[in-house]
Amino acid sequence: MAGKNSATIEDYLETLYILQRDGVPIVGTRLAEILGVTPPTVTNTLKRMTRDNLIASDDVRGYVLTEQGLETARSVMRRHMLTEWLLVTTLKIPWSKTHTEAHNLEHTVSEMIEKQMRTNLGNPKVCPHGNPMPGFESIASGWIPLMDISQGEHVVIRRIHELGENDPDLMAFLEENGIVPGARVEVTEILPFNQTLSLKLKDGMVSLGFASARFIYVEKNLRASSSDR
Amino acid sequence: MAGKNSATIEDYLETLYILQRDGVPIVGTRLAEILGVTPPTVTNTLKRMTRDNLIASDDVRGYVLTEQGLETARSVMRRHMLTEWLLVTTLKIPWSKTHTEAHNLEHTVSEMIEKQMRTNLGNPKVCPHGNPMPGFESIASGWIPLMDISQGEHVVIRRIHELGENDPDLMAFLEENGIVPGARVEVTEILPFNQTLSLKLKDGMVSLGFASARFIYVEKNLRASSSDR
DNA sequence: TTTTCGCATTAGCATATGCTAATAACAAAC
DNA sequence: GTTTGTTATTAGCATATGCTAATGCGAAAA
Repeated sequence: MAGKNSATIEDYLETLYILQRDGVPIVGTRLAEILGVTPPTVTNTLKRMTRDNLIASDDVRGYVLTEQGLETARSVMRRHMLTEWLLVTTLKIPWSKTHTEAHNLEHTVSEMIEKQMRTNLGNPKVCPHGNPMPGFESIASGWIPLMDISQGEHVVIRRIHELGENDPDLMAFLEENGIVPGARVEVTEILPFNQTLSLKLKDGMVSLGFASARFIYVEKNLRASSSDR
Repeated sequence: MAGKNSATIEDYLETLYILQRDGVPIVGTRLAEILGVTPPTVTNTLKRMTRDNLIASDDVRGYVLTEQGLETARSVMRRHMLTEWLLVTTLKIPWSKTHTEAHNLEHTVSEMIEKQMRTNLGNPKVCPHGNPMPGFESIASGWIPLMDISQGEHVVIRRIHELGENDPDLMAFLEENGIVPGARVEVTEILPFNQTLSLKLKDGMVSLGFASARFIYVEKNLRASSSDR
């Protein structure tokens, strides 16, 4: 059923899935930026995807994934996230690099491999960066944007949003500084004029630009425990 | 160094590498058959590969891999074989299916992943089907074509040649019947008129067509042990 | 109202992969 | 020596992916 799409199409489906899931309107120019292509290319590709019944143009909501597109997108997301776990767990690839590597590999992961990964990796509900697998979105419902936390609050890092994972420098920076799911941090300072906030971690302080912080979600109420995978 | 070749080109390199390694003359039509494309497509692609310095047309020997082509081909072979081990060991993918799956995945395995696979899988010298990794060809030098074994001899299966791995039906048949590296068999009967030979395994008899047998290599002298991986 | 900005789309092109049909080239068989 | 069979190559086409340049277009700003 979800089988013969090119890597390009699967990349589009992934992005569309994330935007649609988050309720972000799907604007061609935005897609072009995220996917690293020019707007005419996006127009072109979206046209093919419409022809192939992966998306539909809704006059009100703009582009929408069709049932088929949604199903395939979910499949790609699962394969991506499971591959990330395989890389981080079995092959000890650094956490900050798994996204990029998995992004390349995901397109050639068969259903058989997906199934074996799932069972061998313990049915994870989130990816190594805390993003929920399709069908487990509710796990993230209690997590709050770090940007919404007030000075002085103690929180646990839960998630680096998919759109942040695309930046290898950001990911390396976060890993280096221990800003990874499960880390306990205190927001010690917020400087709006400076567009930064300061985090106190067990190993020291980090100044985080809003540009980075906006991808991070945290858990506030430490008593309400949430399974990590 | 070995970085930006398409999956198509890597497939060609793999095949060329195997043929060249085995001293088989490189004939376009043959490539077309193995790669599942038409001869004009082969002409076309080989032209691009020549342009890109991966192969050279030697008037005497026909096509030859250049230094660069050889290096890339070796890299693809390593990634392919390591991926097979990962699939069979970590993900428990059936032995007969790992070739096909790895063939899809190999093209997006980075050097980092290759390195991690190698160390985490114990530096294998052969693939799960017994084919030597580039640089370890000598391990296979004592292995003899099953076709050269006489009736009544007892041998150990060591290798299913790469060109046989392309046939999923053959591989499934071999796995089902326990004709895998390490298996001890006796050649009980050879019927040239019938183009078959019979093998006695610990679990029973198998009639193997010459078409299948020609891909199988065995070890005769059981005293001279050889490491299995 | 006119200009400007952001976004979408068209037109025109390029490359890698493939295909079919036709032709060339050459060796082996008759 | 002509036929037959195998192989290689050309010509002509198609599709997916991308790009740049130019155009269209609606909303916001001046």
